Amino acid sequence: MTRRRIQIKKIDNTTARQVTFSKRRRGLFKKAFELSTLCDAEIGLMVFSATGKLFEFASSSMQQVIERHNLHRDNLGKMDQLSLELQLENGTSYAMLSKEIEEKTHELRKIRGEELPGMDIEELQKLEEELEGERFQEEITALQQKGAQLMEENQRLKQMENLFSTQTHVLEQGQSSESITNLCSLSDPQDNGSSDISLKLG
Amino acid sequence: MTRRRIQIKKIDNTTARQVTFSKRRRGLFKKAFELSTLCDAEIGLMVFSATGKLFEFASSSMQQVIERHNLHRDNLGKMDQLSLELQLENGTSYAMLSKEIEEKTHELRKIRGEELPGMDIEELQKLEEELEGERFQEEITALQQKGAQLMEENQRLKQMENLFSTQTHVLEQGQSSESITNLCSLSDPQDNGSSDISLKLG
DNA sequence: ATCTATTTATAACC
DNA sequence: TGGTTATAAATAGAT
Repeated sequence: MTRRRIQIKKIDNTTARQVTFSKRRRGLFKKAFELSTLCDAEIGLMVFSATGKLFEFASSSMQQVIERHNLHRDNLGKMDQLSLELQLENGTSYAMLSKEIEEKTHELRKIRGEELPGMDIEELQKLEEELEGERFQEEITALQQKGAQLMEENQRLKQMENLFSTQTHVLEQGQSSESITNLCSLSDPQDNGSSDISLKLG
Repeated sequence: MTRRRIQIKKIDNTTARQVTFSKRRRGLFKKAFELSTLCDAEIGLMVFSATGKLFEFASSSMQQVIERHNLHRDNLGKMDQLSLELQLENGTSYAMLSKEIEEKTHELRKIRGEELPGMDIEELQKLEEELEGERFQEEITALQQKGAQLMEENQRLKQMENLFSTQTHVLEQGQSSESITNLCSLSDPQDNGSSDISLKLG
């Protein structure tokens, strides 16, 4: 699409194919992110490379998107079976039917063992045991520590965002991401994710 | 991106948003198709419009892609990156405690339908009810919610890193950013709760 | 990994 | 929706 237009068919040369995969994958994920953001759409994108590596993006979480997809599929299937009745009957709300269908679908999947085998009950029992126990204070302390760690990581990640957005600018002038990244001994404390650039590099 | 560059944030005007959705959706699907064809990648793409309509593309079949994704998920018995850090950095006892909390947080998220929506919600709620009356429960719940929020945000942030990082092989699978993160020393972990992120894309 | 000549994608209008 | 056009982005080929 640039130096020369290419045919959309499998690229024979392995190296070229991998390079193209990397480049286009990044583009695709960026586009997916932009669409979900701009248009408030829920998006799930799964990409398996030819070598089997998984790359994924989800505007919410992949499990959530998959579940929603399954619901759609199941509901449509039911609709096919009952379409006339459903469409003509106002008595039963669609919402209630959907709920019912969802429940039954769920039961079915359980029976067919399509969900993580045995996980649910096992984990439930485990949860129960844990919750029945004591040590609440211990938990609170631990949770506070956990929260602090998470906040710390959040902080780090936010700063990474600033870094990346800054990189984009700087990179256009020819620096490598590595050299810039390594300069990241920051001190800029104020997190304002909304400002364009909050780190001065170079 | 054309007559004028736009910010990547939700488009306010409903009409404009729908127009953009249609146009960009086409572009996204085209790119997905091209990537799967050119590079022999297996791709699944699910898009729910703001109005709930489903659009999907799969190089094979969506069910197949989802199953492959689930396999990946199960095989990689992955622990949260943060817990891993804690285990490595701290003493065993704290590490174990962290692991326990990790699991509970995990369960809690399930309860809220954030991970496996529709799963035994009633049973879990019942469990929760049993705990009522415990004086610390309230505090624990609050902390867990806070933790869940932070983890969600973390996930979001990591995902964005994936979009921009050139070190995808390190960052993929949400394993997070150790190589990059470690290059950054951070500052005050104040978190106002909701981060207002505005990224410069492209 | 970077550069850049081209092809694509697309925002603003109709 | 479905075109047109001026620009912004993506990217194939080369380095």
